[in-house]
Amino acid sequence: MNVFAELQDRIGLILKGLIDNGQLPAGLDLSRFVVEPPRDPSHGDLATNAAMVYAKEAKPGFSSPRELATTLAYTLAGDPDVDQAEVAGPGFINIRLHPHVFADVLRASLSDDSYGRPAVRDERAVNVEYVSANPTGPMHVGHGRGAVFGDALANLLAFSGRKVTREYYINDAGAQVDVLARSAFLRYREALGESIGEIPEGLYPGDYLKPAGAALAKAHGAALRDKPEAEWLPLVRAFAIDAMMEMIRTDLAAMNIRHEVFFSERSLTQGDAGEDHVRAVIEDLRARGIVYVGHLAPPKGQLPDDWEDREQTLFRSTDFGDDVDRPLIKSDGGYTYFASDIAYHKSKVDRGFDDMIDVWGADHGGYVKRMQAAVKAVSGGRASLDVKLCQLVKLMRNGEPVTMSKRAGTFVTLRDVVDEVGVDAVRFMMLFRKNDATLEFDLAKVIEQSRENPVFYVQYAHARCKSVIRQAKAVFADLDTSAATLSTADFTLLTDEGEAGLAKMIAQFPRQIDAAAAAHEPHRVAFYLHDLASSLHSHWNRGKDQPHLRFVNEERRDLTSARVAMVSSLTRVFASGLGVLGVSAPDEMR
RNA sequence: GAUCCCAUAGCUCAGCUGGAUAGAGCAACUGCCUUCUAAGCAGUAGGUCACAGGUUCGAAUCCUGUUGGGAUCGCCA
Repeated sequence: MNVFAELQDRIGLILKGLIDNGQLPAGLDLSRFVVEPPRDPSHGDLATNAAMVYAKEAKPGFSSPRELATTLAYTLAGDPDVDQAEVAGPGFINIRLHPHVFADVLRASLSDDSYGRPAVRDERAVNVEYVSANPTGPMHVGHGRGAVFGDALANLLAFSGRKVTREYYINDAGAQVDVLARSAFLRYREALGESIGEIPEGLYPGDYLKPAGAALAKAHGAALRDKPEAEWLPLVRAFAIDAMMEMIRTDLAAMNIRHEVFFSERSLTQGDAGEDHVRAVIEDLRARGIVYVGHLAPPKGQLPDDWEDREQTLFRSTDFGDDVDRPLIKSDGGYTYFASDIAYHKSKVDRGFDDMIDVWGADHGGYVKRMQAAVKAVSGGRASLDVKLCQLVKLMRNGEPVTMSKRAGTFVTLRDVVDEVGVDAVRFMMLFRKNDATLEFDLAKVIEQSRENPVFYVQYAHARCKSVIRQAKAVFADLDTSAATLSTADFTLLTDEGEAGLAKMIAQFPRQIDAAAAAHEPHRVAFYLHDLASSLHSHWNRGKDQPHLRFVNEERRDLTSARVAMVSSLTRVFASGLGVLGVSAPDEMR
């Protein structure tokens, strides 16, 4: 139950009535106005700008926004849920709802777990691709941000009804996995007892490859050692990639992140029957005139040292909104990463996804236009791709940047951070920020200074609610706190302004979910929960000076029932919201 | 040279897709624990929303330009 959406619908119907009467012109876009909580709560429960939005089109029939607003307000006042509708300022309509509406909201929130989900579900499939870290080593904190963001976004979309597939693209085809193979081979020789000395420049020096080397030694003995590279490389490469992916999967699992699909880049050029999907896409696009052979102008400004004018195979991305056409085939004859990526996204389209979201690091920002161009091209303009860029994470400790160097061994992995501060703190902190703003993550503050820490603030609010329910049961031993019974409580007893405020906040949950899902911005849920927690703590403390406001009142069983019902509703909203973020909602925090 | 992102209180950040008097937290100052968890609350102070134009009944929000910071710029991924 979303009171904002319902009022939006009703106002839409009123406008439609005016159109049918000829008082408003036909063809008005009825989705342009909004219904939102007014900035100043004394103005009412809801406000709409409808009259101002349509003032211009309403001109002949209504001479001013206020005149249209007056007509709308008059009709709205007849709605059984509306207590008062008045025109204010330049043409706002401030609406006060009957208290029974908020009682309905509380009952709805208690009835089942669907509270917060939209009434009309959009059940179309959506593919969310995130993490996709190269399988060449452990994930760092930057990967973690994309991982948490993508996971929460997937949760959010699933919560609002979408059919979500979580996908990971394994970059197992480039030169970097050959480097990985050579690095693992060195560790293999080491495991056989050879002294390998310093890891040569250009190979991965990390200790994390030692287990893979040891496992290779165990599986193959010395059999690989004296073979030429061409013979052992594919085998060692596949083995090392598996080992790295296993490590990555384990680290993701430690953050409660699980993907349904792991898609191998290599499988694009080497399908099960040896088919080459990249070539197929290129040929298809060539046949349609979207791929051609031509020259590219050198980039302006700083010219690369090794620039030479060359004829190459190009994708006509400028036809689809990109700045320049993009090469598909490298000078050595291999496919560019972009070529593979076109085939990859075509695979998503072929698998039925017209709606795709990719979560990338900010360093890939320059890649967005061409990928969107490619999606348009391979889907005939049908499919859409939204790319969410996650900005950098600045890792700090007590206000000092943590220096990271793989060579010096001071590299901090994502796993290190999770182990140090816990999953909940990592996830919440990464979501308590817009994805396109850089994030300062202070390891010390996140655990030490709990006052400064929004994670605990919100979790504490949930625990407090749970505590109230425990207290109520301690006082009224036979109090039935099941949702079914609490729904029958007398909500008209909740007359205090703090209680009303909490009910209004609860009523906003579905709206916040809607907005966050539509904008692909899970951080809005985190901020909403923080606000909700603030309202709860504030009301709670009023009970100090005014004991009659405490949730549990030993002399008033009926009142306690109604308040516990509201508190129970709060626990559900906190639990649902935190669930979307993938953060736990503890019953107590001792 | 081009593209993308960012610029809001001393610091870290929100600002609900253009609405009414711009909000939190931290830091500073003043209060509140014999009472449901003080990991909390109430209050004071702090702003030319980088700058200049434009669109609009109305702009922190949209457009153009400028400045500053970050990222990227045929064959890496």
